[in-house]
Amino acid sequence: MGLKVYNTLHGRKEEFIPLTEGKVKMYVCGPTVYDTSHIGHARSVVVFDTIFRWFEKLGNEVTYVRNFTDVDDKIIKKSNETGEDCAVITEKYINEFHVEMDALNVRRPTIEPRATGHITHIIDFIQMLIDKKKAYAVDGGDVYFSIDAFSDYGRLSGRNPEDMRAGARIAIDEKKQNPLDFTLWKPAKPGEPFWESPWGKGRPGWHIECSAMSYEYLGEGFDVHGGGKDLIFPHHENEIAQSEALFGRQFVKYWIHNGFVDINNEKMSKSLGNFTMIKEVLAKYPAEVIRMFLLSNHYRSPIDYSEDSMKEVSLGLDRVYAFMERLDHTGIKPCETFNSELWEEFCDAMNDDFNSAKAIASVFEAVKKGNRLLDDAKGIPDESLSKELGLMLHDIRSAAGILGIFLLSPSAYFAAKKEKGMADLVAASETTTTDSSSSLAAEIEDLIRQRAEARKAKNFKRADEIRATLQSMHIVLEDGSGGTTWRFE
RNA sequence: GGCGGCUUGGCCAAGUGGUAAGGCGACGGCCUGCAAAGCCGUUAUUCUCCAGUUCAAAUCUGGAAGCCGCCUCCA
Repeated sequence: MGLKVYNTLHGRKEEFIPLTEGKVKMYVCGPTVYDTSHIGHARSVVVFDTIFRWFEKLGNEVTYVRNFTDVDDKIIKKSNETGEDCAVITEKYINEFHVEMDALNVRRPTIEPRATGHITHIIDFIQMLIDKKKAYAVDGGDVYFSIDAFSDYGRLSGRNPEDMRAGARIAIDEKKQNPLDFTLWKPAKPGEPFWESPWGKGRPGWHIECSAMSYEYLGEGFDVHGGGKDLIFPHHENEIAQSEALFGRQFVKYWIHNGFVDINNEKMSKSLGNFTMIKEVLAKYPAEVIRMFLLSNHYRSPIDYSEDSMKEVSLGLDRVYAFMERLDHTGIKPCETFNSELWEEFCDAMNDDFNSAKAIASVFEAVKKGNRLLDDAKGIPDESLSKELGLMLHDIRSAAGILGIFLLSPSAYFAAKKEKGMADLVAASETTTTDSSSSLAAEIEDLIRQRAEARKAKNFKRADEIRATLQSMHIVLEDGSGGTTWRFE
């Protein structure tokens, strides 16, 4: 089965056929770098990162462009407030963005162009639009795109320019020929950053950078353009207008838009004060849990961030790693002879409009099946079972490469969890004696030793007391054939 | 006002015509000194409601109710 993609342009799933076989060109709108990124940015980036990986896995050579908007009114506002130069501000938030995305195991796009690095291209683009009578400059140095010169305006967002003109929310601007005309170039006020242009000192409008930069790196038309749902109108609608008005051909074949992240079932908003930043979330949960959470719903559906949902994802992650650890202890090695049922299901899910939620479910199904097989074999698999489990492990690893989760060795995963639990425990103990992690670990090990002795002496009362003591420290004991192990719950 | 979306078990959530994935939780069982983990079974004769199309609908059509998003910067 081939890949199917939901195309916002037509409102339905379509078979994915790139313009050039074996090559996929995609452009995704990146952040405006005037502030710290929030969990919603993370979703968009993680979703498209996964899509990028899947295109590659299907054998395509992918050119992935994700821009930084580094010239914008909000940046200027921030600069005026802080006294910092715009370039200092944008550099700071670009670095921050990279650090956070690296933590979320997001691969860098092929190219990450910045608007300020492409002013010449932008000016050329605008000039071509003016030459084609698709845009006009007015006194004062503004340049506008003329909606009336592009008959298809409104197609992507399903809007009718007539209706919108009637809407009360469009500000009337006397300089515009049509109130819906949008800015391509705006003149600089004193103190604002500017570039020289045929229309005087000024800076580009928001939409034009994406048309100009995508043209620069991907050409007049390309395969995929993505971004958050909120960008459909006006941003992407305007990009289409600019690019198609100029080149007279289809700009983008497939438009892909991701849904929002809600916080406790509410939209993130300034008035609610619930903007949840990536760095806050990273401080609270392992990056892998966050990434898995972001992929646990279909990318077009809203997803709700809450303590409960994060906890649930975390437990699910434990389950997968516990299985891999079990395979490890049984001496199973990944083996790669042919693909298993898991891999087929995983591919079907990903091919169905990048259904990562379903893809993750296929991993859980394999885990259950694998556990059952191991139980049936009393933990001692014969050769054919070892092979089957090895295959399963191999396919979980393959899925991990796409999803960007389940990539750690189980021992590293559980070691990190222990370390975190230990740190929390030390931080929580308000005793005057400064408990360090190492002395705490020794204490735990000692209690476990005492319990082992008690059990040997059939003193189960004492053994259970020790278990209860550790339980109160959120430590769970597991008595296995090879002795007692412990973990944080 | 215009445009779009959503409503699936206690909770989260897949599922666009063929008879309800998966996770978390709960309960019962196996295992265990007792647990934990794992496994097995039970937890939706039914998918907000009403009507229609069809041999067949959670899935298509029409209507109702509730919720949400975009139309202004926003992932």
